[in-house]
Amino acid sequence: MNSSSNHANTLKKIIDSDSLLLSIGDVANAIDVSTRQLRYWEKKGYIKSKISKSGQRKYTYFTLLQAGDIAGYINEGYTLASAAEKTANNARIMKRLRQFLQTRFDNGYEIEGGYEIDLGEIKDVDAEQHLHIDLMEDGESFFQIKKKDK
DNA sequence: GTTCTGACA
DNA sequence: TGTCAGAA
Repeated sequence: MNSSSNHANTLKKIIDSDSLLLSIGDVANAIDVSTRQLRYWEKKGYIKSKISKSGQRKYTYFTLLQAGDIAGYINEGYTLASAAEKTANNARIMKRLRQFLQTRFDNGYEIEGGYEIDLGEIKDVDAEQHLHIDLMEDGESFFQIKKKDK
């Protein structure tokens, strides 16, 4: 494995939330809900968990975010059922966005003052012309259309 | 010490 | 939902 692909793998891991497993206590503490609620939400099918060898629940960072999302809606006055429904819809978008990030981050490289990612071909446009996004250190970001070769 | 399931004020 | 029990 060369240093380039290793770099890409590191970036993937950073945005891969499935590699971090948290205990029910960690999640409850982080989003300020009871372990009782977490187990109940899971029984209702609103969140998921993996069961360890010792029979204990393990949550991904993604699930922590989902549970926090549900808790947030509940605090805004929504019922558990509607809060879970809203969260499920948000999750579909986030899953898709994460999938996008994981695949596109392969084509990233450093540039002066930031990082640039080749987002690939643009539908109905010359295949040589790729869309790029530049993420600058100062927080700015912008798109560019230019030849695929860096 | 933490988590699990089931049950009950 | 909180909390307690009894076990892992």
